[in-house]
Amino acid sequence: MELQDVLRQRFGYESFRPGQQEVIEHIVAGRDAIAIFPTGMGKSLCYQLPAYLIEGAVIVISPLVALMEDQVANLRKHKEKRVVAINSFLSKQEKDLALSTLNRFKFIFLSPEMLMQPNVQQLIRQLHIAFFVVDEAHCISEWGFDFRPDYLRLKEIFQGENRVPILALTATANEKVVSDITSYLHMNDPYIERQPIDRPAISYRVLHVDNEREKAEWIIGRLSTTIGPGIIYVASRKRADELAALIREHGIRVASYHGGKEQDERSIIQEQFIQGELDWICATNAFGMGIHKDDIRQIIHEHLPATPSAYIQEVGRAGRDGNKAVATLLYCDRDTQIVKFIVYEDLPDEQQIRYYHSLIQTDVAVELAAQQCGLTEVASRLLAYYFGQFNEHQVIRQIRRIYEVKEKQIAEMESYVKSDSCLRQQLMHHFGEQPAVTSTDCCSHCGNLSEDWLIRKNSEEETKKVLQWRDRLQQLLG
DNA sequence: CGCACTAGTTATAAAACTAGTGCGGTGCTTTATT
Repeated sequence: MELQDVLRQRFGYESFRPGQQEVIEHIVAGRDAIAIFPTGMGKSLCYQLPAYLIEGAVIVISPLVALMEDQVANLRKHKEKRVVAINSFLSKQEKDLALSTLNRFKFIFLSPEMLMQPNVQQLIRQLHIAFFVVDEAHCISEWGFDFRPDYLRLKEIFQGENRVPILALTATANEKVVSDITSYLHMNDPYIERQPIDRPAISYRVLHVDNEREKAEWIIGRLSTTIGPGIIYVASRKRADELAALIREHGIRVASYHGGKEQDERSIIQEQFIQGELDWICATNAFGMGIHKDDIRQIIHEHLPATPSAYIQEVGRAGRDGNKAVATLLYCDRDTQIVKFIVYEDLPDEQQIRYYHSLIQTDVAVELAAQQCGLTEVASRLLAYYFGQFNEHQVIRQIRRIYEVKEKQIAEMESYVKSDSCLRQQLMHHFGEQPAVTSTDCCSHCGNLSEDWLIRKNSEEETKKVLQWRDRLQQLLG
């Protein structure tokens, strides 16, 4: 069969992984498809392979320039030279050159923002296209409404009678995300391939502490006595730097990672972690997408993630090799307030919306109006987008709706940390999935987790150091 | 919101209190002047 030939010859695989073939066949047959595969289960092949069975270019919409570059490198490795990523990495000249020779490429990578620029959109429309791919399609639902509104505008390019098929790829999508993807991409009865997201190898654990200091103590003790590699997720950039510095004092190979760092530095840190030169990464939620590392053993959360999906995605970076991994969520009562502040800060309230509207109607510049209303940069971009298509009453309703969704997600996370029932079951329930097998190492609510395998061999010596550290902390803080 | 921190206050002086302030994520884009 033709599919198998391409698989063997171009990609060097003997057989498909579960679900791949079905997705590819539907795309080749001209049907829209949504593929929900856990990371590392071969999502990319779902668009790379059919590209060679259908004439025309494949347009891949990707959320991160780093991810685009990654994919480009990956395709070049498979001896495909007709690849281009159009993004801000390119100089004006390079960009113009790429745009004027678009029909030479088989794979064209773009961000939603780039695709929505009128001149780019026009050029894409003139191309002979095989199909569209929306990579990390959960971004539509997770970023579109309140962070990157161009994700909601993608459908503008997907209109027309005989349009080519669209393939949406993601690792995590519950009912709501699937329905957002379907409607915001104008998909037509998409074929949905869903591989289970439950990873039996991961044990879940929630640990209540009284304050920030106890969290730091626990983390330091943990890192000194147990094995990595691992990721520690924290709430702020400043905290990521601070905690990394604190951990480094104990001779642990750690680096911090967040959106405030230069792109170069971020790639270096990521690479060092993947290569095993760093054992731990102390990061904000910026760290994760596009990390291909199989042997992550621990994920520690020092803060409360804002949504169950975010938590599942962050935790799902562990144990991809199928060996045991542990996810620990540290919680203290204040954490709910912190996450609420961060999430709500970028959402304008009703008063701000009305004031903003009154100002822009009197020809005040948009930037000035936003400033007058005390809007954050994100908030002002959102209002610009929503006022572009709705009246004041509708905008207020839209924003209120976003607020309600966020509120509900935080409440879900709060109930997760406060419940007594099985943690795995709660998380899977969010995705409409039943856990496959309940192992003895399921979660801290299902029984005693055996974490012996985590203990580092030379940990006795380390334990002494930790005790010394505790003494020092006592002295410092009284 | 609520904690951590700083500066100012008190008035034998020193340590202890109070009031005020700052902080808190995710990324695309851009191309003109230091």
